[in-house]
Amino acid sequence: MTWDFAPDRPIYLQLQELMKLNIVSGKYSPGEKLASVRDLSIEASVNPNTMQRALTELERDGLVQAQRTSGRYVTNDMEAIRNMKNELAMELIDSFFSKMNEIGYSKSETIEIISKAKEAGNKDGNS
Amino acid sequence: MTWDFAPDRPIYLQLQELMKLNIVSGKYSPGEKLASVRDLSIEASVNPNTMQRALTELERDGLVQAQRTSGRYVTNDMEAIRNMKNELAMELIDSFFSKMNEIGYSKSETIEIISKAKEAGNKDGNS
Amino acid sequence: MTWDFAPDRPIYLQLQELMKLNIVSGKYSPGEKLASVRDLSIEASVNPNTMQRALTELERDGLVQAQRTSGRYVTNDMEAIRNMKNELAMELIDSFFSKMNEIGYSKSETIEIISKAKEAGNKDGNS
Amino acid sequence: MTWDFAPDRPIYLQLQELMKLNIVSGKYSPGEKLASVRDLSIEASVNPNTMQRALTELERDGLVQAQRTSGRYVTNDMEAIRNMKNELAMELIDSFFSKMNEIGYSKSETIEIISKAKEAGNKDGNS
DNA sequence: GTGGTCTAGACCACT
DNA sequence: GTGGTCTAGACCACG
Repeated sequence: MTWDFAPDRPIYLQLQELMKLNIVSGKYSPGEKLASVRDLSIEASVNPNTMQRALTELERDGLVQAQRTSGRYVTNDMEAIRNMKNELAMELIDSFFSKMNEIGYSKSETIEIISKAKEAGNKDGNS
Repeated sequence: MTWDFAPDRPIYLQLQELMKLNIVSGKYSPGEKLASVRDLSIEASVNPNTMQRALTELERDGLVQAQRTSGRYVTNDMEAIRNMKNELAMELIDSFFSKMNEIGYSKSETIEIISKAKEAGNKDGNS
Repeated sequence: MTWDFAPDRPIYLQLQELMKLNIVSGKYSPGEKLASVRDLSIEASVNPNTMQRALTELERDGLVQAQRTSGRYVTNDMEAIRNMKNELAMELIDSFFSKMNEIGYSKSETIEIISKAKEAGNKDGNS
Repeated sequence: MTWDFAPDRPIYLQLQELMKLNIVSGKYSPGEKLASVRDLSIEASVNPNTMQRALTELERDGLVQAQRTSGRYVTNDMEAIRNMKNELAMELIDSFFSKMNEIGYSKSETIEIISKAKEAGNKDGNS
């Protein structure tokens, strides 16, 4: 997870996405306190406003909660995190099936291929 | 399969990719005669040179063969097509596992989820 | 009915308003003896002068009466209380119609809607 | 509908609210083209960014749609407008019942009073 | 110190 | 010209 941004997509979206991944994958634990907007923005080398926008969007998603004066925290709502994780997974899966379909594999064929992937490269790291 | 191009990647690469998909997915049949570079370039609204380059690359991949005077044909080498299809599939699969890993699903978990996807939306189009 | 004040309006006005509500809604009974200015001010965490001013205004409204030496009492004049209650209600009602009008409901439409509200959430607390 | 703002609430929220009222009340017609961000911001004497934020929120509410280069338009989705209108009305109604309850009128009593308001002040303007 | 808001001014892509 | 994004820097309320 490097700290650089594609030039063709809004930075705040990429920030949002990265932090979303960190939360759903468990790198940020539920209830964990986040660094301040200012510190995070320095770390990512972006303007504080940009970082704030990303965090505001995450709040809207229910993954982060702001405590007026004491900082921001990853939500404690495990359910919300699970839901977001499922949602992200569904998007990846749909996209995957769609692309496989484009090169000529039906959904059932794709499932069959994947099922046989067990043996190969056992990089099975849990995040 | 629309006919427009992303502005941030070389068009010839995108053309090459699209035709590669058409071949491996069977939309272009083995041995089928392709339209002339000129006609193809018109159809895609690109410069003939750009189309030419895409086709040259496809020749290097062995998916297309030029018959000196009579035009270009999709290869008859079913094996080459199968290989290319497999190669593309492997790239998609690797990428898919990698992204799923980013949101916290191990390879085996991903396989399990996919296996259960059988029931949902049976858009099982055989290309 | 919480015991904290908006920082942007005079506290004595807010005190007055709160006590007015308590009287017209019946939480303070007609003829009931009020605590001393001193005690009331402590309870509300305000300066005694502020509380004094609120009570003075209530006297002018006729809702509270001072008995020279024995303290202040909620008025016995049921009529005065009823009038004040009606006046407050009329203000609320006018304001309500006005706001409904702003979002596009005429007075008669508003009445119609309200009339249908009977069924929903029967939080029908009698003061 | 004057063009000044309360100093105690974010301007962008007040802008959003005002435009929301204009849309649901029909002052802005469905499909109508809005002035540009810049012009609107000048009209309201606020920074363009502030106006843009308000409009962005309205887009999220589905009341406004941005056409990349040609400007912003009030949504054509009458259903969305109706829903927002209902939502706003429900908030007003709940708040109204709640305040009436504070001064001692139960829900049914309030409904009764309102129903009798027909005769008085016939300001029945449809916005 | 924290987050929240606002302004000012810039650059970009699109057409 | 339009909307979208980003930066820079300021002020405020809260505690």
